[in-house]
Amino acid sequence: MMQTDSASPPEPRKPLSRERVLRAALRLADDGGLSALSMRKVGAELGVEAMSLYNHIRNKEDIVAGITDLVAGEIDLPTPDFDWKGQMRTRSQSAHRVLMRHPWAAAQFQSGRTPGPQMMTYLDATLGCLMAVGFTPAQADHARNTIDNHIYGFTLQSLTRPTRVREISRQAKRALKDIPKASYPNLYRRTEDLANAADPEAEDFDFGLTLILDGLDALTRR
Amino acid sequence: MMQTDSASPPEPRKPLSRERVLRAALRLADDGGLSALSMRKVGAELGVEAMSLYNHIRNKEDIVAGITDLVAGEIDLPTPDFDWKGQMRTRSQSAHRVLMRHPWAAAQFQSGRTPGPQMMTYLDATLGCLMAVGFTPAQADHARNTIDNHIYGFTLQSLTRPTRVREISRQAKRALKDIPKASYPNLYRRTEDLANAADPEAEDFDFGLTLILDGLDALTRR
DNA sequence: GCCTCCGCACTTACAGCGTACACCACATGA
DNA sequence: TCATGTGGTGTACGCTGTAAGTGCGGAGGC
Repeated sequence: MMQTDSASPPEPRKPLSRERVLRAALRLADDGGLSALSMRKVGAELGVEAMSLYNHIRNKEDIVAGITDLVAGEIDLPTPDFDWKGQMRTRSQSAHRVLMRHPWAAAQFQSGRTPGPQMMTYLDATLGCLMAVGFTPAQADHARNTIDNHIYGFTLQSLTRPTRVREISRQAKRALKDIPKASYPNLYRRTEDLANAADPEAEDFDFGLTLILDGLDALTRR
Repeated sequence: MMQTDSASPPEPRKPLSRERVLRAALRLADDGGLSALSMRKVGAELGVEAMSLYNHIRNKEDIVAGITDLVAGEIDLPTPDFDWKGQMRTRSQSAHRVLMRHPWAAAQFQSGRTPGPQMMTYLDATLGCLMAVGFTPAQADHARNTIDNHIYGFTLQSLTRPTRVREISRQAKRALKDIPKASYPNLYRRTEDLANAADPEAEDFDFGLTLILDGLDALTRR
């Protein structure tokens, strides 16, 4: 009789937990996108059947909400400060970086389902920073909204675009063939521009952001 | 022998076509969202089996791209005009209205897949309007991007929010119970504000839009 | 008129999805 | 020693997109 029992040691298998389920799900979503996230795959990742997960989470929606909140927790929080524009700028850049690490997350943030605790902390800190320098609650909310729309929109855009500078130019050149110059002259001209630019300004996240912050600044002075 | 043939007349059933498939799909998506859009349901809507659709469209992705372009065609195009801010404002409001009619579409617009002809026409007109008043191609693109991010973001926000003013206040009051005042003081204060506001300014789409347009205006004058 | 071809709808089938439900091993407390 | 409950498993249902093969009906060539 083989000692298969001792040959393959019991491997007591850490007990499942909401935490462990969410971690595994986050890993799957990060490489492969939300469409690669299935109950069966999360189970497999943990060496467990799909149905076992339901002892720790309500359903798939609960998982997505959970990992979205995990991501929210990675963003650097702004603090009340005289230099509120600087605070908003760094928090925006932090959020952008985080969302680029988790490409599936930006769409979730934007859809704005019922936020988890980390997301609420993040919202609260942002509102707090703005209200501390004189924004009314309503103004602060509008400001935050405008800034966030920019962050999410820009990030989603960046995720589609090819990353490397060289690639942008190459892709622009290829796109030119598909754009009938006669039908879309302006689009053509812009793409032409992109194709020829030596250094297509890669990161002008700041373009829109500065626009918005300066606009808000003008409002507070009014 | 019953004359079932003449009793239920042949009903020659208009032939399928890409156009008819997309129309049916658009109807389904509009009431029920993208998740209510399945090949079998589109087929049923047309009195046809699911697989028959594949004679006219490549796959489901093709359908979604198709109806997204249909929606893009509904937006009023800007025209070159000295009052470019007015043009941008009306086109933004038009886009917002259209996207509210097709709640599933905003996310598609934002994801920015390979655009269809109507979408390209729309992009081209916008770029053209901006370049006509002196924006460089790159500037025009950045401007359009910033404006569009605001449109899409705000629209997605509006779609989550309850429509009627009364409802907003009611929901804010309910939300207050779920917000621990101690943990999220600023969020609490803003929600409190919303709950008590007699007329929570429903439509301040213009808040952020004006911010952005004025910012762009300042750039052109520089 | 007949034959042949082909466009287009139909049928069947498969792999994958979320999850309801029944079952059972095992640890715990009485 | 037995009841109880916690947390895993197995099976099953209805749904999804779509690959592959079938067959009907009308159009074009002789």
